[in-house]
Amino acid sequence: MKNKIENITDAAIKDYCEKQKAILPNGFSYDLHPPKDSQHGDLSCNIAFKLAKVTHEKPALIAATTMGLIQGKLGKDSSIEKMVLAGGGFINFYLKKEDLGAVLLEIHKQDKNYGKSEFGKGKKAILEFVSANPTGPLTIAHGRQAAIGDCLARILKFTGHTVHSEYYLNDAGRQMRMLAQSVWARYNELLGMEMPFPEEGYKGDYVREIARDIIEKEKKDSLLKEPEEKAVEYCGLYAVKYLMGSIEEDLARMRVHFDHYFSEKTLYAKNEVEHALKVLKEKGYLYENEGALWFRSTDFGDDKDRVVKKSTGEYTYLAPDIAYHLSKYERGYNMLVNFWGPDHHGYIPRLKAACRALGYSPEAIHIGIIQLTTLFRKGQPVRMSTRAGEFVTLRELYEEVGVDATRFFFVMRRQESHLDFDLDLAKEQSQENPVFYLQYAHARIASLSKYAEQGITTKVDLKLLTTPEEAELIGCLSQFSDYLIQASRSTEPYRLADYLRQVAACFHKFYSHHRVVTENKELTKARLLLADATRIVLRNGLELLGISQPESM
RNA sequence: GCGCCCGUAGCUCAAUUGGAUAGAGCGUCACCCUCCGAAGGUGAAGGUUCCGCGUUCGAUUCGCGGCGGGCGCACCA
Repeated sequence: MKNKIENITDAAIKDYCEKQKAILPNGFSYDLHPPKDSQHGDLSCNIAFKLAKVTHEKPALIAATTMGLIQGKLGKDSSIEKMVLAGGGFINFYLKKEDLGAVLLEIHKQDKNYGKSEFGKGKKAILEFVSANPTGPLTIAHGRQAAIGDCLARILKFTGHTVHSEYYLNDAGRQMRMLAQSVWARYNELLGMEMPFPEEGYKGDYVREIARDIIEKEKKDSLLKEPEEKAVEYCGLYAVKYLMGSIEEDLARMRVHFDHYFSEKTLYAKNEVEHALKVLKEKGYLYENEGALWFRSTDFGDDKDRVVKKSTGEYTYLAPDIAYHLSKYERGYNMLVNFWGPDHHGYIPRLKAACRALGYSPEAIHIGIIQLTTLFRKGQPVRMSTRAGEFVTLRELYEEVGVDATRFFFVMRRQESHLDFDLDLAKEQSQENPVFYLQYAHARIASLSKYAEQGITTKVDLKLLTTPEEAELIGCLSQFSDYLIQASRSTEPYRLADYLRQVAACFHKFYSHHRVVTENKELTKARLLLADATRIVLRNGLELLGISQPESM
């Protein structure tokens, strides 16, 4: 329905410009969507304001002219009931009821595919998120990144992108050595050997557990007989395997999917770091100064140039990162999405610079910072200390409040704003808990269908759905795809979460005002179709958020 | 000192990326099941959108200058 009207308004703009001998600037666009206030019709259009910038005519005058042009293009059986000029230049379309309701037939027909679009056609997206160093269990901060990244991956697929999600595994470098030495020290300690614990070592209980695991399941005390270098290396490999096992288990239980775990080590093994620097050098972005090798990131808006190879001959962290992003480029991905924690935000300009130097256009690079989460219990912030009985890990969180609530709470706010996570609320099975509010709506409809004791049919008289509550709900359902496109374009899944609350609210409102199953058989059929369409949108939306859709609760 | 993010109802957050009278939930107060799930719904109250200037038909949104809060500023990872 919207598309049809869009075609007509597009054509009207063309005619108008021809008349005025005006040329539209590149990137000209306008809005055509349901207005906030339903008093203003079913679809509202602001072309007059936009064209005013081009031709410098008064918006109201342009609106009058284009309305005339649109009128001329409408067929006899047009779905537009009337057009109204309002607010000094808005053109508001009022559609015929039965055409407005036609979206219900569409929803029923497309079912699991309803909401899909071609928006991302031609885009090959690679998402990088979580990417926690395997030096400890996943934290709540990682959990939020995981939930947001995974939801976005699902949404991008649904809106027509090719999507590949990747976990960048930092399994090389100093932190890994530190982990290995920490485990080695605990191993010795457990066997009663004297050994000082490394100064910056990892002190968490899990390190001792890993050491104990080695003793009990693998090596007993045999590592003591090997050269220390070998023994430490063994501890490191064992620790990574152990911790990655735990991390992968968390992600699986959180329903977070990764297509690939990309190992930093392989970059060195395949000489890809050298290769990446060579590529940059050939493009003329590298130079030497004071014995170090520098990347001229200031060419791409960074504050200062960055060292990629220290005067000692070692690489900085940036070097393998450049190699990793070159690999993304060479694998043909034309849309980059990286989610990082707030401690990395200073790193954005230099990585963006690197990506642009490698050939990415600025619009193709999306680097998002996911802000931290504070847990609240009984209104008080939960301190993230390691003391017993208090939260530290992601696992403790989802085991307490459940995966559905965890995922929903993590994505429901704009990701760059700090999140307050109310544990008591997340567990509450009531209206106040937003995830239950959504699931309740879904369950309510499922229960309703059972009660009605009749199947859903599309042979209904859509003209019967005339009340404001019905119109509002229909309008809401018709915007599913629009919101998904917005979420994709902005790489912000919270928009979907917000939209679904609107859907649920519209449905509850409709439901409490009107009986669905009545003596009037035709009306019952029409309302059942409306309810079922709502169920489909809720189901598809919850699925995209990775949240279950219960038939009963 | 420089850079980035944030500042909207008492609290937690929206506002279709510059659109019409800034909206929800919680909390407060007053209501609605003889009836499909009350795990819902209706109404009231609550605002100088941190302040100022600017850009224009129009600014919560964009620009500049302040104020307040958070974070980052390595030949660390």
